[in-house]
Amino acid sequence: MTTRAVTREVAEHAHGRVPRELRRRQVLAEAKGLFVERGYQGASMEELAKRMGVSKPVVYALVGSKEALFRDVMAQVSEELSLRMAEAVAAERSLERRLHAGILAFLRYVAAERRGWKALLSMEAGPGSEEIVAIKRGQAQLVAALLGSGTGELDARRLEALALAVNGGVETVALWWETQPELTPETLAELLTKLYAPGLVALLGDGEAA
Amino acid sequence: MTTRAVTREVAEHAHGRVPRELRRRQVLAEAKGLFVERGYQGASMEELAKRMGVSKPVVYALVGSKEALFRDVMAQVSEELSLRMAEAVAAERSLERRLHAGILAFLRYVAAERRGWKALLSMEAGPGSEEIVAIKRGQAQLVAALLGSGTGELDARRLEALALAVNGGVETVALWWETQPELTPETLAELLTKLYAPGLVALLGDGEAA
DNA sequence: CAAGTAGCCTACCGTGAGTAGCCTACTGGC
DNA sequence: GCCAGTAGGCTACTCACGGTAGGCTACTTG
Repeated sequence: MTTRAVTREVAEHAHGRVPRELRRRQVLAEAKGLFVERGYQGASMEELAKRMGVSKPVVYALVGSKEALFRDVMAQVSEELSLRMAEAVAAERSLERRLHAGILAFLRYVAAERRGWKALLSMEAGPGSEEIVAIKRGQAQLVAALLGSGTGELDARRLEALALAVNGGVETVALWWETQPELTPETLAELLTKLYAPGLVALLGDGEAA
Repeated sequence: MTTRAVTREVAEHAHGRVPRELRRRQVLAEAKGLFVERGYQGASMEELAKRMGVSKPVVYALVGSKEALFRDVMAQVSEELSLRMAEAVAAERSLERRLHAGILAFLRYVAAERRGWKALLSMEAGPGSEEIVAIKRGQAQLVAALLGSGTGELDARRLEALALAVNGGVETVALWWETQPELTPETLAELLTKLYAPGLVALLGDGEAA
């Protein structure tokens, strides 16, 4: 939602000429909003350009293609999310508490823009989905690191599989959550922690190496 | 892959005139293959028609729209998958063994057409994705039934959330599995069972009500 | 004060979803 | 036997949208 700020910044320039870097930020901000509203397919580059008060080639000069744009938006969102989760997890020691903190941070982030996540998560971008898969793998690797910092009893591949399972499960629940507005993030985080923690502790140790 | 059979059946008709019901089965069979090969976006209705040796309006008369077609294909696949899982699970008693059997059945089904699942699973179909979500919910409800047949200690909503978490996690791992061909379904099923079973047993009981 | 270039725009192309309108062969009542 | 009525198809379009070609202005720099 930095859209507002960027828009104002853009407006300060004369003749509608705006430096490349700022324009790029504007595209990303506006594109995120558009994807959230309309979904990937529903969002048209034409409308994006129009919202920015600019013509299509300007957009294309900055982002290359619709798929690349979507990937960039996703990467940005994913990065912010990762940051929040890392912060939340850093404060905790035991595997169970870390897990709970991570899930809660994720759910809270999602809760802030429910509709948005539905659009962003449940989306593949055609041939370019390879890169989306890569982003998801990156997130999983973060989770793997959070989990695995305890003891390394499992090979990396299994650890990654576990991380993916946790990630995918939480994402799926988050998607469905949209239809269950009464559920609080705390309730869900607790439930999911109870689902995952026992198995993870058995497989990985509880992280209280000491 | 009944494509072969349907094609032969179609060929038996004179003048290329084929009864509606058969044509419809042909469309679904051929469409599944096409979506699997090219993905949703990459598949064109033109090519689908050409493969069937027919013109576009014929296809549209039978399926309405590309999204509806995709939804129908997904529903069919989902139904077959559910059947296999139900069979596998029916033979087992304890929650842990049922879980293991279900996951294994899922993974084996997926293994049979790896590339296919990548295309089908990781896909949203634009505005119609609502219906895909509905299908996934249906699958989750099946899983919920499989899980919940033990004891009913949790309310239905939490049970559904757990089923979604398991489903989503297994699906995500299955998607990633494509890049890890050395892993056997058995290995993965065991790992995932170890992840989920302890938590589920703690939350639901072990199903050995006796 | 040229020459270069950064930022834009109008006008177009190609592809692919979906449709209008017409044709043809089989059916069933008279 | 003949003439609807209709089921199954086809050609030839429209329209929306991703992406691009080529040209115009205004600011910078030697």
